[in-house]
Formats: sequence, structure tokens, C-alpha cells
Amino acid sequence: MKERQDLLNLPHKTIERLSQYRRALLICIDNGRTHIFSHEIAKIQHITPVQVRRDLMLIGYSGTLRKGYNIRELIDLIGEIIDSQEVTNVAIVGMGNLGGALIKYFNGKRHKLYIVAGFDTNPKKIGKTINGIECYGPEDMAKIVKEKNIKIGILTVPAVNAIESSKRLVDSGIKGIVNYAPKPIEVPDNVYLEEYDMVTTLEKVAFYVKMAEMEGE
Amino acid sequence: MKERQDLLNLPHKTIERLSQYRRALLICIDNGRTHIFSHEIAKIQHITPVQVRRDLMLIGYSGTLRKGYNIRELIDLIGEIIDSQEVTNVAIVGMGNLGGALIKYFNGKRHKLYIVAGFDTNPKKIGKTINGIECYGPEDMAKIVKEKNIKIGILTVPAVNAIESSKRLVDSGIKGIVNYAPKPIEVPDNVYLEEYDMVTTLEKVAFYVKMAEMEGE
DNA sequence: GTTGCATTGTTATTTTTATAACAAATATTT
DNA sequence: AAATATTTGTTATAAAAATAACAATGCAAC
Ligand SMILES: NC(=O)c1ccc[n+]([C@@H]2O[C@H](COP(=O)([O-])OP(=O)(O)OC[C@H]3O[C@@H](n4cnc5c(N)ncnc54)[C@H](O)[C@@H]3O)[C@@H](O)[C@H]2O)c1
Ligand SMILES: NC(=O)c1ccc[n+]([C@@H]2O[C@H](COP(=O)([O-])OP(=O)(O)OC[C@H]3O[C@@H](n4cnc5c(N)ncnc54)[C@H](O)[C@@H]3O)[C@@H](O)[C@H]2O)c1
Repeated sequence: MKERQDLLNLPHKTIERLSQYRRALLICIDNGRTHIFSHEIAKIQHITPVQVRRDLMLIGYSGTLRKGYNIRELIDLIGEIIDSQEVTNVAIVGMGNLGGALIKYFNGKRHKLYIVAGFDTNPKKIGKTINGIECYGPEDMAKIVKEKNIKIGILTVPAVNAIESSKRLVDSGIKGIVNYAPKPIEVPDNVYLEEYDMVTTLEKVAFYVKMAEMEGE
Repeated sequence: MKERQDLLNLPHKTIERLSQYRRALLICIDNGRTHIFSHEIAKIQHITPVQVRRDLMLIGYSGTLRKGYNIRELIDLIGEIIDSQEVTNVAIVGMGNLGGALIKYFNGKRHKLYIVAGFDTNPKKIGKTINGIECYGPEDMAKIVKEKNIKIGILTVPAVNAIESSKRLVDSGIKGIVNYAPKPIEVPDNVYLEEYDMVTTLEKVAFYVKMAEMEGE
């Protein structure tokens, strides 16, 4: 389970769940527990115990029969898998309402991930700080990304600016992007992209709520 | 394609894409286009033309050979499928940074979805408005949900308060929840739930960025 | 009008993910 | 010490989603 290819073969959903298991396990450790059963993890995450055991099998972690999993060991192993050795630096592009909320919220939440810079085109924002994070103009992006060793960009610009901003991020040497603008962007193969569309999520929920209400009509 | 069961059999991912196709198509209409090819939609969404055609086949919409799809008709059909006839009202629970950003952002974006109320436990926020949306105390939730005919709740409270807040939403008669707190919640079968965890997303991106960097090591 | 070709619509296959089935191990009870 | 219950770990199956393959249609060029 130390081999790069093995890690890349892990299902993407397993990677997501590992992050979530760890967060739950950190709370358990704080509560003084040392071991935990698969069905307890499953209960916290509202998934099945089988799913939990399967994920742990995939990362090659073994528990003890009738005693469960050693929480500390598991936290550490998940860290070895998903964290990088060094801190990973992140930038916010678009220091508006959502970008600002993320900055205020995020730092301190994760050990190995920090938001270290913001970018905005609005001259009123450039040079200002939010929660100690300075905002730069987009023309400085390449320089700042290099200086601060920024690897990931979070896009929170208006939809019409998403494509130009993503290009600038890529040109600046960023290696991963999370796009919250409701406009699909395109990145080269060597950049990892996640997109999330809150409006679509809400429309989807509204659809299934409508369907539930139509029941028996 | 008018039958309830047919709509429920649509893949969840197709429902999501329909929402996104529509948003893209509305922009095309504004640009004066009347027809569009599957490969053009695909280009905008960065997916394959086959995926587009398959989705449209599933909703029973036919284009014209060598002419493509009638944009207006398609927008209307997607509306018939995913929108409810009446407006669907939404509440924000937790009027903090993220909840506030959502309120400022969302209204006006969609024709049939409106945020009409907020809830918060902080006495300083209760009675105030953000963008014209009033904030109420949680004790008024059942009353307000009924009065304002609110169907969906967006949870933006701290993780430790997520479970109690979700219970209150359910007890108040809400039918759908979007949970942005990084804490899984549980809802009865008759309530539709979507959870999204931004921290997990960022950790996932960081993982794949790390993997890409390890290449050839 | 025949040929070529772009485009749709449908079925088949593959890939990804989740669920289920069950064997193995070990503590507890009788 | 045998039987039972609990829990892990693995393999097998099913479900969901994406991709590929290809037939059908009808315009355009010749
Ligand atoms: N606010 C939310 O809750 C929310 C929810 C879902 C999606 N979104 C999406 O997130 C994005 C931002 O939303 P918001 O509400 O924060 O908007 P906002 O207007 O408050 O912030 C956008 C910021 O981006 C800056 N900007 C514009 N062009 C830029 C560029 N080329 N480079 C850098 N910065 C640029 C603007 O100056 C502004 O400060 C939008 O695409 C929106 O659709 C927001
Ligand atoms: N801010 C972000 O960008 C961001 C990103 C990802 C996830 N989140 C999640 O969204 C949630 C909110 O984040 P935030 O940054 O807006 O936090 P925040 O502290 O700014 O806002 C939380 C709000 O919830 C209110 N609240 C607390 N308990 C409540 C209850 N029981 N009922 C109603 N309201 C209650 C608080 O008074 C506060 O106003 C958190 O769970 C956070 O993890 C936020």
C-alpha cells in the first residue's frame, strides 16, 4: 500500500471517505477512545459497515478481531495516504462573498492544507487582507504562486470570468483547481479538476422533492 | 416521459446535467441562436456528445437530423421535467459567512427557486435581514416553514450543530435538505438529502496533486 | 439520382461503485 | 471443550454510470 500505483487505483470515492473517516476518528480520539468497530464508523458516516471494511481493506489496514480498529494507527495511515509530506498551499481566486467565507472558515481546519493568498481584479480589494490573507491582482499570480509554492486554486469568481481565471491559474503553474463558479472549465491533463455547482445541487433537490410530492397523484 | 415513474428512473447524474444544459442553453438563446448540435452542448459542458444525446434520449427529446436540437423547446422540456409548477421556497439555517454568501448570491439566479427565510440561534442576527431575507430564531421554524411554504433547507451551521438543526428542519416539515456542514446527518425516507463537504473536496484534490507530483519518483 | 457524410438515436459493452454473501478468527457462554 | 455470537477480511454479485459501437436518416455535392 505504499506503491504509487496502488494508491492511484483506489476508487475516488474511497479517497473521499478516507478524508471523512479521519475527521470522525479525530473526534473519537479527543473523546478518549482507542479502538473502534466498523459498524461504529459506519453509524457516524451513515454508510454500511461493509463499505467501511472494504475501504480499509483497500488501503491494507487490518483491525483486530472483536476489538476493532486502532484509531490512532488508522488516522496516521490515512494521513500517510492522502496528505503530502509538506504543507500544501492553496489560493482563492475571487475574494467575494464565497471566497471570503472560505478564507474565514478554512485555515486551521486541516493540518496540511492552508490558504495562503487571494486574487481579485477589484482594485479596492487588492492589497487588503482577509483574516491575514493578502489579496493580489491577477497580474501577480504567476509570481506569487511561485514565491508561495501554491499548488491548488479555488475558483470563486463570477461565471463569466471562470474560464479566463482558470487559464491564468494553469499558466501560473497551479496543479489542482476546485471550481465553484457555475461554468465548466477545461484544464490540461496534468491539472486535477473538481467542479461543484451549488445551483445544480439545489435544483436536483427541488426535483426529488417535487417527485415525492407527486406521489399518488 | 410525462409519467412520474419514468422521471424517477432517470439517472441522478442526468438530472444534474439537465440543470446544467439548461443554464448553458439559456445563454445560447440570449445570443440569438435557435438550434444547437449535441457536440456543441458537449463542448460547453466538457463532456462527450454521446453523453448529451443519451441524456436527451432518456428524456424523450428528439432533435432534427443535421439541424440539431431546438434550444427553446429543449429549455422548456427541461423545465417541465425538473421544475415544479409553483415556486419552491428555500430556507438557510445558519446565517453565518456561508449562509450569508448564499443569500446574497442566489436569489434571482433561478426562476422557480427562492430563498425566503433564514434561521440562526445568535440573538444578534434574529430579526435582522440580509438582502431583504429575514432571520428568525429556530423556535419559530415550524411556524415560518408552514407560513412561507418552505420545502427545502440549506444547512450552513457549525458541524456540532448540524444534527440538532437537521432534526428541527425535519420536524418543521421540510422535504429536502442540502447539508454543507462537514458532519453527516440522517433524515427519514421521505426527506431528500444531499451532502457536500468542501474540506473533503480540497483534501481529495490535494491527494491527486501529490500523486501527480510523485510521478516517476 | 447516386454517393458521401454529418448527425441523431439506440443498443451493447465497459468501468466504477456499492451491496451482499460468506469464510475465518476469537472471545464468551454453557 | 463445545457451541454461540461477534467481528473482520475477501470474494462474488448487482447497480449505476459512462463509453463505445453502429444503424438510420436525410442533406449536400457531384
Ligand atoms: N456566494 C455563494 O454562496 C455562491 C454559491 C454558489 C456559487 N457561487 C459562485 O461563486 C462565484 C463567486 O460568488 P460570490 O457570491 O462570491 O460573488 P462575488 O461577486 O461576491 O465575488 C466574486 C469576486 O470575484 C472577483 N473577480 C471578478 N473577476 C475576477 C477575475 N478575473 N480574477 C479574479 N477575481 C475576479 C470580483 O471582484 C469579486 O470580488 C460565482 O461564480 C458564483 O456563481 C457562489
Ligand atoms: N464558510 C465557508 O466557506 C464554509 C466552507 C465549507 C463548509 N462550511 C461549513 O458551513 C458551516 C457554516 O460555516 P460558516 O463559515 O458560515 O460559519 P459561521 O460561524 O460564520 O456561521 C454559522 C452560523 O450558524 C449559526 N448557528 C449555530 N448554531 C445554530 C443552530 N443550531 N441553528 C441555527 N443557526 C445556528 C451561528 O450563529 C452562525 O451565525 C460550517 O459547518 C462549515 O463547516 C463553511
